[in-house]
Amino acid sequence: MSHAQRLRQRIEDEIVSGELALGSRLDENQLAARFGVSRTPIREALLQLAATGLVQAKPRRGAIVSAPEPHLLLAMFEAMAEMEAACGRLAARRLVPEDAEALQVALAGCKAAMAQEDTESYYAENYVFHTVVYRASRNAFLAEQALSLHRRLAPYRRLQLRVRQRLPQSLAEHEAIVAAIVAGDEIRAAEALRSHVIVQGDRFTDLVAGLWAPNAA
Amino acid sequence: MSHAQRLRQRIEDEIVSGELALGSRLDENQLAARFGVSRTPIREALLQLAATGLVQAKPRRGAIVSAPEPHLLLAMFEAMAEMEAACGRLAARRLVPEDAEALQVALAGCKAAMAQEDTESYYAENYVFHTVVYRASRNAFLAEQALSLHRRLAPYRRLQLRVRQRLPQSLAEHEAIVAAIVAGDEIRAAEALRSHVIVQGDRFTDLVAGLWAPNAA
DNA sequence: CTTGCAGTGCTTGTATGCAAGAAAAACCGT
DNA sequence: ACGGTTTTTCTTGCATACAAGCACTGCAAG
Repeated sequence: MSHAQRLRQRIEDEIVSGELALGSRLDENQLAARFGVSRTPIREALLQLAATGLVQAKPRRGAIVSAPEPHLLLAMFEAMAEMEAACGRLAARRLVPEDAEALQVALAGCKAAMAQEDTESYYAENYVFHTVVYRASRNAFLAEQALSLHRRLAPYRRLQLRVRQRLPQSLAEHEAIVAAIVAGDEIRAAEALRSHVIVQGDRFTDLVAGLWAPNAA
Repeated sequence: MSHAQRLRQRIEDEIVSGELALGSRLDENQLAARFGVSRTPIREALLQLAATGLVQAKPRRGAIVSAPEPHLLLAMFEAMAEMEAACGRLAARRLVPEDAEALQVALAGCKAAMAQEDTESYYAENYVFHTVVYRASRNAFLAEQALSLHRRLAPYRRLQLRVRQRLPQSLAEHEAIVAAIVAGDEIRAAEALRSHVIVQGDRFTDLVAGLWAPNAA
């Protein structure tokens, strides 16, 4: 694989994981020095990330890690909810034993993480769970799109899970989702995923409250 | 705007409009000579298009216009159907007079184009109609994603509309969609859009049959 | 006649150099 | 002292140069 592709993944990971703060500047020279390459592959990596929306490239003014306005962020969560609902609908219709098994395993993983009250671990297991749902849709394109958006929203999701009481509720919702999919109930599966992902009520306040910290950085 | 951005739009337009055939090679030197620039901005444009999926960049082997396998293409249409359904659902819930007006105008445009039996014109009006639906969702992110995918599927849509009898049916479906949205019936709006976009039954055969021509090029 | 292999040429990927534009700093006038 | 203007500097964007891989041709051997 080329340097540019490696760098793209690396920088994307650093953004998703929160190592690179939202809104922070991505200086080409600085990154080039840091990774020991010239500016060319750095530019190529940044342009690709800009095309996917993870970074924002202002002409002649460099690139920053995307920090969407709250209203756009809500729109992204709403779109995510719709995409996950679609995955759930299709999964409920098409479920094969293999995917049913994977869902149960992923659910067990979440349960174990919650039992230990380990937020970081739950965060990872949550990622696995949703990935399994995407794949269960048996629509490779939709699954990839959903995964891409999930990763893009990861920094904010991390903030959300910090809120106390969110873990048990999240797990209960996961259980309802699996139950609906396994039962083959398309409508219930879609609705369960939609309401699981959508940001409303208290969670809206939690999300907006959490936005202050990264903006300060 | 920079050269790279201009070139990105230009090449994207040529792909969407079908000037650049599916699967055709995108030679950097050739494009550089054609547009009178160096390879650098060409590469940057191609990399951005690769990140959005419109072109496929094989390492050390250059870039080609994406020509997805049939099964992936069907997945893309299915995902498109789900996204449009989501737009319709939200539009039905949130419809404001401004958007209702725009829907009626777009519908009238389609009707006029069909009256003249002008496929090219209908194609353009169809694009406008769907764009209006996206916007009516009042979700800027979802609307942009939907538009992006719509453009990416444009070459295939063009093939589909060539099929006789498709135009009247498409228009009738548009009318049903508008009726459902204006009535505020979320479920009916979603279902009308889903079935309008999804490729199944005869249209599946039509689509696959149409794929032979571009592959030969 | 087919098949394996080496050499050559062409394409991509990276580095470096240069010019243009924007932010920042310094300077001048009021 | 303050506002506006100029200059300076730093960054981006493009061009060119160079290196590295892959493909294709031609040849020879089975």
